[in-house]
Amino acid sequence: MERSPSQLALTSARRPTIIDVARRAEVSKSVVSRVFSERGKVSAQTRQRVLDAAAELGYVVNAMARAMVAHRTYTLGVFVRDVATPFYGHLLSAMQERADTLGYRVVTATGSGRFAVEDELRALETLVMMRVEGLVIGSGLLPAAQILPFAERVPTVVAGRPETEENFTSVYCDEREGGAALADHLADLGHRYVAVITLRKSESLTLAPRTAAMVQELRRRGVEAVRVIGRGVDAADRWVDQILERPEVTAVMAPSDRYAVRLLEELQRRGVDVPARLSVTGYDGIGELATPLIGLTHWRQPIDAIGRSAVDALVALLDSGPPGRPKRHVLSGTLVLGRSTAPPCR
Amino acid sequence: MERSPSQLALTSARRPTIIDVARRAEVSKSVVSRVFSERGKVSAQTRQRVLDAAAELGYVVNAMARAMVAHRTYTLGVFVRDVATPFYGHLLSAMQERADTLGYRVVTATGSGRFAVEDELRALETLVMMRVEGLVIGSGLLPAAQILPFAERVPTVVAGRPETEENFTSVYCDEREGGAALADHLADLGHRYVAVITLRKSESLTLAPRTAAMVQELRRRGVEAVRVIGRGVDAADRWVDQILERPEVTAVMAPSDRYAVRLLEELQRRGVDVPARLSVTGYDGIGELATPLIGLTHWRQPIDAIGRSAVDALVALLDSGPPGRPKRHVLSGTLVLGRSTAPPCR
DNA sequence: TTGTAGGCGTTATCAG
DNA sequence: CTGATAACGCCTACAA
Repeated sequence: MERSPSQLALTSARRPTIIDVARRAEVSKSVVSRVFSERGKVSAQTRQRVLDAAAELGYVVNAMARAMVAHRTYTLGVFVRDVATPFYGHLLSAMQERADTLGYRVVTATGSGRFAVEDELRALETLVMMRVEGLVIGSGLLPAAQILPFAERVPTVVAGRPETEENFTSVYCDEREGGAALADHLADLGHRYVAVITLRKSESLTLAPRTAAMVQELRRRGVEAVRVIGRGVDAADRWVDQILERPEVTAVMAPSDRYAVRLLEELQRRGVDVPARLSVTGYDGIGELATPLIGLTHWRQPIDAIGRSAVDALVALLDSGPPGRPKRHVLSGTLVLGRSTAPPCR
Repeated sequence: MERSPSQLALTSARRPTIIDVARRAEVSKSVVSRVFSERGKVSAQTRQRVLDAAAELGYVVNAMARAMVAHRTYTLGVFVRDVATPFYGHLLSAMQERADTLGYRVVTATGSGRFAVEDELRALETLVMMRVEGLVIGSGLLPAAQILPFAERVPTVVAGRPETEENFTSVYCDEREGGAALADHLADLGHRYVAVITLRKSESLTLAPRTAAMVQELRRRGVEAVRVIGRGVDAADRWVDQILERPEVTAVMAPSDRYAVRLLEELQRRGVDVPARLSVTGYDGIGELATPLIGLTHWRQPIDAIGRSAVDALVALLDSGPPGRPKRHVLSGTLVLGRSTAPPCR
């Protein structure tokens, strides 16, 4: 059959197969297979002939064909909400590295930018189509109910968010510990009125419980917690409006470093002195925002450990088989003190 | 043949195939194939029966098997040096999105953390094994000579670095334009002695020409350029030592925002006032460091455009076939003025 | 040690 | 519109 030029292009002028190599090395295709899959015995001589022939032809094993018969892909599927976010970027990086040392490949899928659960589901579907052996889900958006159908089919680990659902394995940093630690820090400094930028659970499955923990601990310490509605990271001016309405407030807790920095920008713009007039806390401690240049007091999540543990947990799941019951791996973070918090002025 | 329990686990209790669905829907496997590949005609009735059967079984198309016969994977391979870096994170994000709208999947590979060309090559090899249809290479480390063998086999685009090699298609932001713009800015402000934190080409294929351009433009403008050896992003104290040795220096140009921020940290630590005593410029404008909170004067790279164009160029290459000759797509950036630069004090 | 044959899950081709 | 059947590239008994 004649191929159209475009088809030719697509297949890169017919990539050489095991058979081409076999012909050139004057052996059977089994021998070539044995050489590249590194099992079975092959004499050093033949082996070299095969290797030479393969090199001349530019032969590269076809992972797809191999996977088909081996019933294994040695591939882990990682879904993250947004690679450009430092949190997910680092998470992915840590997983890549860990998977690599365990002999697994990682393929990534993301939810195509827009804020749509539907897109995220399609991305997961793609991962399953590619026959990844396991799934790591890192998304503060996807509800547990949506994840369940996938978890039933392929071993799944949820990473980086406080998973309340008992049905799947998860790895995350305790949000209450972090929220409470920061709240305690402010209480210890003597703040009595603290604003907390709050998010709804529908907006973020990580940020909501985190801020809830802050509020709870503040109240436990007898500090008045003033809720400020978050509504996305770009509404800083509205937060500040609300905060400045209550002059008794001497500190603000942001749900993440990103939020905190937006807040700091706006406060700077309006000439509000930090920390003299207002103390500010962040959360995450990942990536460039953790620079001492900004000096933000925050809770640092052990992102590398989360990534590593997630992969380890997934591989354990793979090895243990279906019955391996869901387990929650809860990691600890660290309080990092910066220059953005101080005792209240008055 | 009996399967061992562990094998069973790995294959998730035998994922259903097209044949299982066919049996359940009481049709031939061809019909099922037609339904899921959406080609050929199938009566609405049968179609529904197939869909139902598939849903009950939890059937998902096997992309591998499909790719084998179709000779297409609709998959683009993207190699980035480090996903955790904002530059590459955003680049990847932009590519993912663009590829998605063009109907391509993206699989990512990275160089496993360590500083080793060998690792990067292995990652590229993996991509080829997976039969990606095209390659995008984003790495300031991998020399052109190493890339060539891959580019000969599969359509390749080099993204995000100034490619001097004529042999492959590339997309990048003109480093000379940016370096010159920043140098001009300082010259215009009246600086006569400017330190430039310089890197070797072996350290980074992007940063080296960038700093070279800065030096060149400074000299063209009659400004004395004082070279400071970079040696990695963590040697800030040594840069500052060198800079302060020359009190006539009133401005410092860093090869990237990251370097600039490290520099600012160290200057802050030593109590050197910016910009009163020393002006500082960065480069990139990507991610969180671009915050007005820091207010760094820098050159902003159009990272989204780079990602988008890289994918577009690659897909064009795919469609045009082998003869499509290498083309260089050079994009423009923007000068962003911050508070880190000012006229020299004296 | 090497070769032969069959099958993995899907699509494409060609009859019915 | 539907059903056989032959690939696709590789691995794996089994036979030589």
